[in-house]
Amino acid sequence: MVRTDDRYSVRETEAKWQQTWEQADSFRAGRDPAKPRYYVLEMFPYPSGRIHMGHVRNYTLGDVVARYKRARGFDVLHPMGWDAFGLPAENAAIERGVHPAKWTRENIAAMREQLKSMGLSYDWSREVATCEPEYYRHEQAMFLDFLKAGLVYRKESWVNWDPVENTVLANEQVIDGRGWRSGALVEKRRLAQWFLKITTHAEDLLDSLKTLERWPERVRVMQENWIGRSEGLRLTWELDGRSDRLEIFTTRPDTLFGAAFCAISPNHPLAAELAAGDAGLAEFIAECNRMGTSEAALETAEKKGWATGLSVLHPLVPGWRIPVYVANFVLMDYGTGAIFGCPAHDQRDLDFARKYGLPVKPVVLPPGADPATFTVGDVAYDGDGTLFNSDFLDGLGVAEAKARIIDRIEAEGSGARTVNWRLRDWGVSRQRYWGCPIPIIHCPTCGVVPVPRQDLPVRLPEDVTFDKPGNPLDHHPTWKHVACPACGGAARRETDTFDTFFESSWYFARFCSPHRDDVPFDHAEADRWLPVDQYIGGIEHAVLHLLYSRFFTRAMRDCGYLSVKEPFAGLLTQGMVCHETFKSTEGGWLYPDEVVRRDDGTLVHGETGQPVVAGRSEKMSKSKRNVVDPAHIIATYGADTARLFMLSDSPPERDLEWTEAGIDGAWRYVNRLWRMVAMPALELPPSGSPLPDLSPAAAKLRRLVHKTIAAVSDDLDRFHFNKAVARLRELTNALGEVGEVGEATGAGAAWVLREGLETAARLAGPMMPHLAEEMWRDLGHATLLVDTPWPAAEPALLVEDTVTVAVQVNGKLRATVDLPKDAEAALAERTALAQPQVVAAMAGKPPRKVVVVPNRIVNVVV
RNA sequence: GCGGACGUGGCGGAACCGGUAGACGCAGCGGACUUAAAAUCCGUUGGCCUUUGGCCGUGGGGGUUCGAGUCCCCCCGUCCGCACCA
Repeated sequence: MVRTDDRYSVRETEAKWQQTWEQADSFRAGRDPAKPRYYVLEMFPYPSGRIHMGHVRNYTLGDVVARYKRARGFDVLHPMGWDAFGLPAENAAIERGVHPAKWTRENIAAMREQLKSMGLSYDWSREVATCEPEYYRHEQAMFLDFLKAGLVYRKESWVNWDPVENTVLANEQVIDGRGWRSGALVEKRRLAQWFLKITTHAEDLLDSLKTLERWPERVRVMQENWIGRSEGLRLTWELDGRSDRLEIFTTRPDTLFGAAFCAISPNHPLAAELAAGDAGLAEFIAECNRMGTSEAALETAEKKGWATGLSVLHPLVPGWRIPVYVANFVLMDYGTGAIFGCPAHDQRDLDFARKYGLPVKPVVLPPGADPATFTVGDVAYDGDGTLFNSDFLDGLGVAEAKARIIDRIEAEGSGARTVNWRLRDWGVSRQRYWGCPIPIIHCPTCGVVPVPRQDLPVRLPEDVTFDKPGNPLDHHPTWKHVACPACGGAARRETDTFDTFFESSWYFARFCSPHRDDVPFDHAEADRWLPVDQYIGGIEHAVLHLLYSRFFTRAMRDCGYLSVKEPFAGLLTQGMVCHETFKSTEGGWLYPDEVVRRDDGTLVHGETGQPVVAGRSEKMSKSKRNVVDPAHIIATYGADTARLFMLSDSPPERDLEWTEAGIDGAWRYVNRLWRMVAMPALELPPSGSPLPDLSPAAAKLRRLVHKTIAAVSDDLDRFHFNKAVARLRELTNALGEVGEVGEATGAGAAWVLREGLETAARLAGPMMPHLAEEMWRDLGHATLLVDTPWPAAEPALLVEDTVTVAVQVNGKLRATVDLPKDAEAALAERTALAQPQVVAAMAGKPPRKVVVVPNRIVNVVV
């Protein structure tokens, strides 16, 4: 438990320094043109009302980087804002009758206070909230620019439609095919929606991933897969008995002679046409549409098809008819929405063929297989090999066969070599209220008309109600009725709003000049600060937010807003904060503070005494109740303790297990550090006094001080925060021994102790800023630690004159010997062979070989 | 299904290029202080054995090497992503 009479009064101390920094305006960016610039950014939060441990971790990591870089002499931009549009505000409006604007603004105010209590070094003068017209007006203007630049278009696409709520549902709101709130069966509907042409930049978005050297490899791989470049063939087949043709896309044109069927998507126009005269097919299509549309759902679902009765004619073999199916695993959005199937060399096609009794004809022979006997059973062969059963392709390898057949098809005019992308254009229309209005007017005579510049922003009306299902903008009495800017006739506004990824795709640029109201941001300022040197946030944004931001930056560059094309030069993706889960015997989740651990180790409910079952540790979430409120932790232990715990133990990219014991340990260390300065073991000489003669013990301690500076600096440079904490603890452990028997005493001990404590305060500064500032003042400094440069290690103190070298016999450790640094191999060998344990282990045998690695190891082989 | 990551003491994790496995912390155990407790401090803590010594040990099995947590091959397990949450 926490003692209240501790002399280190956290609350007062932390509040005091927060106030001091604020009054000194310590964290304002852009004041010193002589300094190199550094832009560190954490993903801005959705203002849910309270910060959670994930925020604490994210913002602690960012703050350590920001404070460290400041100390290292950078002019640091470290801003914070609010990703303030989004669904939860509308849910609150529906469930509790609070207006989204009021709810959001109150949440922002509450969260700002919570963040401030963490002592984060933000330049608060740059705060932005995306729900305010001062922010979103600029993205309306940019959208119109994108439209002019040909980066925007409108087309129909499928949505999840809840027929009871009259609203479009997000995928996560569809549970087992039903609306999450209404429980109604979700329908697929086509709506005209706005799209941004992210695909025009697909090639560059893919190729430039290589330049993002300070991004985690796995994020780059995820984006690479997402963009999904594949080379193949578009091929048109003649439909038997019809005048039209079927166009398919394939990445395996080499297997064309093994084709067994063609399959089209349930959403293919041909399928719709056929369904009109085929009730069974119509029902099959409806069934497919009820199934989830995610790739994972499609890939794992049972492969099903519907024979249309149509056939296509094989493009290279006259008279070969191939049946056409509608199949549930063919995506309309990928390629042409139609494929040909070669069962022998594709598992999915094989499953399908087996189910419908289609022929399985191998055309690629695995190396070493016998063409006379090779057959395909339950497993398709998708490896390389030699073509056979394939006419003019026989004998070729897969790659040559692909090239050869594409050449032939192109020569015949029935198809062409194509690069296909998995990446689809970004649909930005949302049929929701709490978002940025799309600045478009629909006129019955002029069609789609952009809102004129001088009429921006199109403000989101706040006088709306949520008593009816559907989008409030749609049933607002006046808002959508406007005169057409072109002809003056009666027209109506677009009532869709932007996807909230729109706001987060450029906020990092807005932070460079957040108060310009004529432009989204100052071009020169953006070029000066961008790209963000270090971006920090959750791995869950690995694809969408980060890819959209990369695209948006290119689009902004296309339109002359800035000069860079990559928004984030460095990326750190932090792991989740997890906690043990608890369930009552009835199966309900319990909050951690409802659970009491008895002396015998059993868990019981604090009030009822009922036994409690401990579950596995999982990501903190309200639904599992395994949450710990940061506000409570900060009020009890202080921000520095919470921050220290976030940094200790686990490396940032891994999951962090929140434990009571862990926070206690951090709290003990905070107090220990404080006590070392408040009640020093020796009387300290004044700061800056000349270096006295040092006893050997004092000199050794001083070397540790400087080694710690070097190690912590290196750790912070590489984001090894847990190791930095460990090094700091090692230093303070050693400093704590000063004055004890056998430790640094006598000549110079007090001087080294002062140097050590000042170093500890300075190294702790980025991690535990309030405590460090307090220590700095207690050590007699009138200036602020935040204005003090990072300590420099003296190179001469980093090298030891002796090293401990391990001695192995046949690879097993038998002894260690101390040798002068860089000792001759002969000396090392001689010393090693003289060790009694080594002699014993050699058992009288002569050494066959001696491996000497200078300063590291001697291995004697007998 | 496809793609990716990870696996080291009771626990979180260290170990840079292949060179003393377990830094630092948590928990445990023993002790000091105290009437007692809290707090603090000191010592100890991978396992096993025939204990001044030795053997085993980094998910499992094989390999390369004087030497493997680290490199290679196969296997097992866990987690994450796969297009309207943010």
